[in-house]
Formats: sequence, C-alpha cells, structure tokens
Amino acid sequence: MTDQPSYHHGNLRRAVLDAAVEAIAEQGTAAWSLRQLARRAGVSHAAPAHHFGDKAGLLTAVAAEGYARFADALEAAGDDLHDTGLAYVRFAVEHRAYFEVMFTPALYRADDPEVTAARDRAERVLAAGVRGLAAGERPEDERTAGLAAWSIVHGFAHLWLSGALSGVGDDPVEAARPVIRLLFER
Amino acid sequence: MTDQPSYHHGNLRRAVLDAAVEAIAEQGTAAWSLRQLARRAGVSHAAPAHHFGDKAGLLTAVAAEGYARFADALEAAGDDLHDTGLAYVRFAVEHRAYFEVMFTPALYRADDPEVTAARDRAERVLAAGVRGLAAGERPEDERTAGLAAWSIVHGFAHLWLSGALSGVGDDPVEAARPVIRLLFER
DNA sequence: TGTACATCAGTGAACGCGCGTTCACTGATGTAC
DNA sequence: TGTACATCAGTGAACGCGCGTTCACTGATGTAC
Repeated sequence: MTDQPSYHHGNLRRAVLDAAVEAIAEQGTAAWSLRQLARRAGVSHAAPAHHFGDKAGLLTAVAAEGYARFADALEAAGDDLHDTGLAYVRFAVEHRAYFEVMFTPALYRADDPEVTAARDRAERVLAAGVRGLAAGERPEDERTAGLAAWSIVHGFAHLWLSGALSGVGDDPVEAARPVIRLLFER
Repeated sequence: MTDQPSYHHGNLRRAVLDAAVEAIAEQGTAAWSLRQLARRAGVSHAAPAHHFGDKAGLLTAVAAEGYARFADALEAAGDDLHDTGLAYVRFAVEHRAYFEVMFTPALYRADDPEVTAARDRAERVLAAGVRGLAAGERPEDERTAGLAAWSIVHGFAHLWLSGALSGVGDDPVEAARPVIRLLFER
C-alpha cells in the first residue's frame, strides 16, 4: 500500500502485486507460486519473498489493497443504497481477484491492521447506506435489513463469479438491478 | 459416487474422498496434496491418483457428491421456500468443504456429466420453490424473484463461511431466518 | 562541488524437500473347467 | 469340491521437477564531510 518508488528496477512491489492480481484472475487463488509471479513480473525469483515474506504476506497486501479500493468504489457510488449495491456487484465482477482473496480469509492474515482498517471503512459505507434506508425502524429490523442487503448483493456477485448465473446475460450489473430493487421497493 | 466395495483394503475410494473433504474443511481448497490425502487416509501415496487420476478428478468427484447431497438436503426441506432457503444455508455451514468446492468451478471439471446432473437436480428444486411462491406473476418477475431468493441465501451462507458475519452469533441458520423472511413477507 | 562511505533493494547460484508420475510388483478375488 | 488362471485394486521404490529459502553478492542511491 505504501507504494514507495523502488530503487533499482522501478516499482518492484507494485509489479509483483499486479502480477499476483493478474495470475489470480486468470488461474484462481490456488494455482500460482512466488517464482511464477516473479517470472511474470520480470524480476528475480527471490524478489517477491524479499518484499512480502511469503504467500500469506503477499495475499495480505492484496486483501488490504482490495478492501481499500472496494471502500473507494462504494463511497463513490453515493448515498443511494441501490447504487451502492450495484457498485458492490460491479467491483466483484471487475476486480474478481481482489474480491476472491478478500472473502477467502484462510489465504491471508485477516487480522493485519491495514486489512482491518480498510475492511472497517468498507463496512461503514454499507452500514450508512442501510441506515439511510431503514431510518426509523427498530434496531433489530435495521440490522436484518442490512444483512439482507449485504447478502443479496454478495450472493449475486459470488454466484455470477462462480459461473452459476450463465442464463443471466453478459451484463451482471444490469441483471442485478431488478434483483436489488425487489428487496427494498415493494 | 458408485461406492463399490473395494478389494484389498476396505473402501479406498470412499476413504480418499472423506480425507479430501476433511482436509478441505480444515485447510481450504488450496493447501493439500494427493500425497497428504493418502497419508491421512492411511493408504499408499499412489492410491489417490490410481482412483481419480489427478486433483481435478478427485475434486470433480467431490463436487458431484456435494451437489447430490445438496439436492437431497433441499428436497428434504419440503415445498416451503423459506425452509428450502434455511436448508441451503444449513448445508453450506455443515458441509463447507463440499459447498466451497461446488462453487469454485476452476477447481474441477464442471462439465462432468455426474456433476451437471446433480447440479441440475438441485437447481430444479430451487426453481420449483420459487414457482410455488411467485405463481401468477409475470415470467420475468418470477425470474427476478428466483434470482433474489438464490442470491440472498447464497450470499448469507458465503458471507458466514468467510467469517464476515462475526456479529451474528453462533447459529447462522437461525440468523438467516429473519433475513429470508424480509425478502418475501412484506 | 567532490570524495568516501553506508544503506539496502534486488540478484542469482545453490540447497534440500515434497510433489506428481511412472512402473514393475503383489496378492486377494472372481471365473473356468 | 478342487485346481489353475485371469483380473485388477493397491503397493512401494525410483524419477525428475518446481518449489521456497538461504546467503554472499552487486550496484544505485543517500548522506557525511
């Protein structure tokens, strides 16, 4: 996340992170090695370990960056919970590598402070959206509404990523629109 | 799936499958090898490959068995879509290894006939539940209702498995109840 | 401005290890006569 | 019922390979004087 310019060969940290995201998007979260990433990034095979320690360290950086970008995307969607929901689905689809790592905590150190800070920020954006919509309801109803909203967008996104929604067309964000509307506009 | 009694050492195929499910539940879908499974099952290291060919073959068998058990669980829940939804969440929580493999098609051969047959059966149960509930509505509304129902239970289950719903208590099935109710009973 | 030194990102050869795969084999079961 | 043979699930030694890790190094940059 610190994104310092590196000394000898441009920004190696950035290059390795990008290679990781690329490899995960192509091959999933399992089928890659630090050496493969180094080859992809055009650096020595020892460089990734030098920067990140091990795979979990690298994936922790991916998760932290992912949650930060995710929070940015949700914030940019504005105050309407529908739009926040669509932004949630759009992020998952457009950044599937980040999304898959973020929601597979067995892969990384989920208690890393940078990760928890970025994740908390994303959750605060979602919670604010729900509060705006369920204002005046009883606290437990607001909580249920929040869980329902989170579940429906997350479920839609994950089902689409897993290929289960093949009959839904090639624009998952548009396909999500009536589904999200159904939850709150009746 | 065929579950034939094996010749020399009891049911080796079954033993390897059980070891795989156990290992995946403990360590995730990535951090295991065929040799490790063989050790866990107490068989020679060549046995898993003998039966399943490779990791993808083994995971294809896990996915097929998972979808079959999943369809059984949904069928057993009866005609009420709420109960089907709760059964969906319960299956994910109680059989997380199967569930995670099933919805990560990059891990296995998703076009395997046994897999597609079991998956189609599960989807038919879900579709029937939605039809019972959305009867008389326009086709596209029924489709939207089906997507919404599937998304909300899948999202809740996946969020819980990923540890994101830590504030929800230790009984995810009970916690899912009001969330599912919110979708259809207003 | 110039020189000498310290720092440290990144290198690359070397290592030991667990992996998947191969392959000749063993031995229990099923079948033919 | 007994014998001889075929089948094939499962074994275990051996292989070559890519992996993560170590470690002495290189060389560009930053700093002190």
